[in-house]
Amino acid sequence: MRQFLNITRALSDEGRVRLLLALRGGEQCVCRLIDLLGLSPSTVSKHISILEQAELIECRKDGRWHYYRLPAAETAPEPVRATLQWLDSMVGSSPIAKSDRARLKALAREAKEKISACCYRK
Amino acid sequence: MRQFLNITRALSDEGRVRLLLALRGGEQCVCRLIDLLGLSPSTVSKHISILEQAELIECRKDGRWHYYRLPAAETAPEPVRATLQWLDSMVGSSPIAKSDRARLKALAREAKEKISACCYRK
DNA sequence: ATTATATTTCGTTACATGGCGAAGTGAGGA
DNA sequence: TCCTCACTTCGCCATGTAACGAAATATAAT
Repeated sequence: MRQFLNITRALSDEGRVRLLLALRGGEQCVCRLIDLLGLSPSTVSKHISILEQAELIECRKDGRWHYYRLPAAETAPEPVRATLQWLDSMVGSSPIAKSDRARLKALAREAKEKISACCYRK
Repeated sequence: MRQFLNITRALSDEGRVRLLLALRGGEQCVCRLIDLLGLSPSTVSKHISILEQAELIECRKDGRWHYYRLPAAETAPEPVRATLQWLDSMVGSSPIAKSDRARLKALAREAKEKISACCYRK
């Protein structure tokens, strides 16, 4: 029950739901997620830590960059799998999910063009 | 998204989750649910209204008794169905779900014996 | 009619949560 | 070494939420 409530509380904020949906397309570094939500770094970091606490996302660190991703479907604990599946069925094709997906692509393009972009990787 | 957040917020309180689980066994009147959670009537009523707002439960009124139940699986909107299924898979067999089920049975027995019980129906 | 019972609504209090900016941490780069 | 950059943690404020008791509502019983 405790773990379940961790999950439902994690899912009860629009920003956090958008983060999860955004990560369906693959891992993203924090600065990209900050741009996506348009919130302050500290706020986004907090959201991320709540999702991590609920085991809905995992971190991979590479130098100063922290990449977050959904747990791999094969290795994720069953409750997490079920949750992400449910989430997708509920809001996976919602307008905001679609526009965020488009926005992420635009941000990735930008990053490739501008060397100065925060998330540019040589 | 709005509706989804109504649902996740409704599910982010242990008492409300216990109410939903309790109703799997069939409709219950409010006073029974009050006994089950051990909270004040006003508090339980608030919880119920939040679940109702999220369309996770329905009401049937009979005299002064208000009976609440899960929406029938056949007629419930698909998101609600999916949610209740997910809920059941996540915490349907948790210790508290089991003990609450037992407690409900005990309360029903009590009500049949004691004429004075709140939920006794002649 | 009056009283009793079941439930909801209202008002209040205490605590949780989301937001931000400032300061802290840790890994590169100059 | 010192600085910068990506990110996190901390401290604060505003708002939201859960709890209660008291008052309101509605229906039955007397």
